Amino acid sequence: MPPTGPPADPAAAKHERTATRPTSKDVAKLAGVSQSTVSLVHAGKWPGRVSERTVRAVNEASAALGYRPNQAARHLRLGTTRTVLLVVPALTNPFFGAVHTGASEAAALRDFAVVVFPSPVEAGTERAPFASPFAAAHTALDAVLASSMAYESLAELLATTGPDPDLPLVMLDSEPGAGPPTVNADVAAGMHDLTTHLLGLGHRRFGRLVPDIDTWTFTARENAYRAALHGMPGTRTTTARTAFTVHDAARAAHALLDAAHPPTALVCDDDVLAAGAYKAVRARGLRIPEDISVTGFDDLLIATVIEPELTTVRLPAHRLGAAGMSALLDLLDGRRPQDTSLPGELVIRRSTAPPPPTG
Amino acid sequence: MPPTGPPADPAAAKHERTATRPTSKDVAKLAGVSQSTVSLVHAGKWPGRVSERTVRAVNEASAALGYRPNQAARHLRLGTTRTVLLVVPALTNPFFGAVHTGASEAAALRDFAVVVFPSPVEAGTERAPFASPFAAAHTALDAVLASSMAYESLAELLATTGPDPDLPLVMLDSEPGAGPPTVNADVAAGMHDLTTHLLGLGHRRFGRLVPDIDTWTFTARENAYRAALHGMPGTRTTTARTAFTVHDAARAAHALLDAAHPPTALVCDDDVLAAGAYKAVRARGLRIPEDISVTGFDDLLIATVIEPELTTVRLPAHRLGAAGMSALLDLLDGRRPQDTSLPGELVIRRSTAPPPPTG
DNA sequence: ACAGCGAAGTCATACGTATGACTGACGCCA
DNA sequence: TGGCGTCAGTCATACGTATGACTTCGCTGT
Repeated sequence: MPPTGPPADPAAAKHERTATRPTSKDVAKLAGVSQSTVSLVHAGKWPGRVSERTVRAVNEASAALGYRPNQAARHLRLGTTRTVLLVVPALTNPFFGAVHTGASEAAALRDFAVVVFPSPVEAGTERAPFASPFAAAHTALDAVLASSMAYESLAELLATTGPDPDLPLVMLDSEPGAGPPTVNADVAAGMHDLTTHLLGLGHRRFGRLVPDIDTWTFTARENAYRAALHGMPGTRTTTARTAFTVHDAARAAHALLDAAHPPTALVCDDDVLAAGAYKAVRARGLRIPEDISVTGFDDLLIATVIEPELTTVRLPAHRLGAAGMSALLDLLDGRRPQDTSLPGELVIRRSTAPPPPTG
Repeated sequence: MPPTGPPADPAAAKHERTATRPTSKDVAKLAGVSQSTVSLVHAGKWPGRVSERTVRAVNEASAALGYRPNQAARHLRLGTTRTVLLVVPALTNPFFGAVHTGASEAAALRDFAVVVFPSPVEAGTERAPFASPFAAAHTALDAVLASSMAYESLAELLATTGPDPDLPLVMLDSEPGAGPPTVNADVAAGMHDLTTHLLGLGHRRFGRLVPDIDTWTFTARENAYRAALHGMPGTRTTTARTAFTVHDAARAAHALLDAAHPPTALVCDDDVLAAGAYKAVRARGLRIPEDISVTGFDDLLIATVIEPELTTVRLPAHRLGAAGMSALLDLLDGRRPQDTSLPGELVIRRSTAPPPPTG
C-alpha cells in the first residue's frame, strides 16, 4: 500500500448508471456467462457450443433486460446493413406507391429493409429542392434501386452527393444495356396493342398527350406508338407536351382539339393526362367515346373512377418493384441479373369506340 | 539486428489490397497525417487545430481516393443514426404519399433520413402478412413517427418485434392525450363545416359511408358528424360500413339507396368511398347533385377528376407529415411537443345542392 | 493409466470513426 | 533564462457486436 491513497477511481465516476440501453455485456453479466456466449445464443449458432441450460439462462436474461442488439454495431461488425435505397420520382403518384410496396415485400422476404427517397430531379421541379439531394446520404446502405431517371444523371449524383459512387445498382424502367441491369414494364407491347386496337376501330387522326419528362419509359411509349403506325397509310398524328397534371393536360388537349381537322382519338401517355383530356373534351360539349376516343396508360385507380371508364394499359407496378428488388439482391449475392421485361396488359373499357362517321 | 530474421510479417499478408472501400486511415496515410486529423477535417472542427495547408492536403487525398465515411461506424461512435421510421397504413394511398413527402422534407431540413414501413395491421389485411411485422427491425433507428393506428397496438408491436420498446414516438391522426404526443388534422372542424353546409342546403335524410377501419380519424369524423346534427330535429341517418375500395363502397351505397325513404345526401368518410357512391348513384340513373348530393373527405386527386367535381374536406397531408416530423425531432431534442391540430378546409364543389323538392 | 476427443465456454480482436487528453515546438514577455 | 500560452497535431480509447482461436474438463477406449 502506498502511503498516499490512490487517486479518485475513475471507474467510480463512470459507475453512475445512465439510462442507456442494455448491451450484450449486461445480459452476459446477468446470465453469468461471457459476452461471446450471449452473442452465440442470439445468432442461433449455439448447437454444439452452448448447453441448453445456458441458452435458457441467456434468453431469460435478455427478456428481463429488454435487450435489443445495437444495429449500428452489427452493421459495423458485419460490414452490411441489409438496407437498400429506393429512388422514385414521387410517392404521391400511387404507381410508385405500388412499386414501393412490391419492393418492400420482396426485400422483407430476404430480410432486407428499404429506405425511400424521391429522385432529386423531380424533387427540384416539383417544389423547393432539398438542402442535400440525398438526405439519406448518412444512412448506411448496401445497394440502390432507382426508377425513372437517366442512368448518367443518377450515377453522377451518386458520385457527387451520394453515399457511395459504386454501390450495386439496378434501374427500373430505364434503357436496357445502358449500364446497370434493368427491370422494365414492357410498355412497348402495351402501346402496340393499344394503337392496333384504335386502328382496328377505324381511327386515323390521332392526338398525342405526352408529358414533358424525358425518361426512358415515355420515350419507349412514343417509339412504340410510332412503330405501330408505321406502314399504315393515311394516318396523321399531332402531339402536345404537357406538365404531369390534370390541369395542364386539359390545356394541351384543348390545343389539339382546336385544329381544323381535330383528332378522333386522344392517346395519352398516362391516366392522369387522360383525365385532363376528359375535362377538355367535356368542356367542348363532346361525348366520349361517341365523338372522340381517349386512352390512358398505367391503369391507376382513376381509370375506373372517371366516366366513362378508361381504356388503358395496365402496368404491373407491384411486380415491377418486387422483380427489381429481387434482381438487386441477386446482384448483391454476386449473380449478375438479366435485363427483365414484365408484360403489361391492354384493358379495353368504354372510352374507345369507332370514330364518328363524319370524322 | 537479431541473428534470426523476424517471423513472417503478418502485415505483409494483410497487405494484399482487397477491393474494399477506403477508410479514413487510408486517407491519412496518403495525406501524411494521422487518422484523427482526417476526422477533424471532415467534421469541420479544424479551425485552431489544423493548418489550412493540411486541410487542403486531407481534402485532396479524400477526393483522390473517393473516400466516403463508413456510416455504420459513425452511428456506433455517435450513438445516433439520424434516421426515423415512418409507419403508414399504405403508400398506395396518395394521402400517405403526401404525408411521407412532408415528413421527409422536414427531416431533411434537420439532416435526418426517413425509413417507411406500412403498419402491420393494414399490411395483414391487405395481402399476405410480412414474415416479420417490422422488416425494418434491423435498421438502426432514433425514433418513430406512426400514423393511423391505435397507440396500444403499436406500442405492443414495438415492444415485441420492434427495434426498441421505448423509442421516442409521435403519433399522427391519433387520439390526443392517450400517450405519446400527437399531431392531427382537425377532422372535427372540417366535418362540422361539411355537415352544416348540407343542413343549410336543406338536407335532412343522410346516408353515411364509413370504412371498416377503427382508427381515431374515422371515429373523430363520425363523432363530429353526430355532434353537428345534434339538436337538429327531423334528421335521420343510416350508416353503411364498407371496405376501403371503390367497388365495395358502391355496394354499400346501393344498400343505403334501397331504403323506402332513401337519403338525399351521402356523406362519405373518404373521397375513394365517394367515388364508389358515384357509381351506385349513376347505376340507378340518378343525377348528382340534382337528385342526390354526395360528399367526400381528404380532397385527393380523384375529387376533381370525377364528374361532377366533389365537395369534400381538404386535409393538409403534406403539412401533417412535416409537422409530425418536426414534433418528433423536437422530442428527440428533449423538448416535449404539444399535441397539435392542423386545420382542414371545406371545399364546396358541384356535388352538393339542395335536395329535390319532392325529397 | 493415459492419450485423445468432444462438449462447453471464454478470450481477444477487429470493424471505422470521433474525441478528450496529451505532446512538442515555437514565440513572447518578464 | 525560464515560464507560459498558443498552435498544430498525435495518441489512445470507446462505441457494441461477432467470431476464429484457444482453454478447460470430463469421458472413453485401449
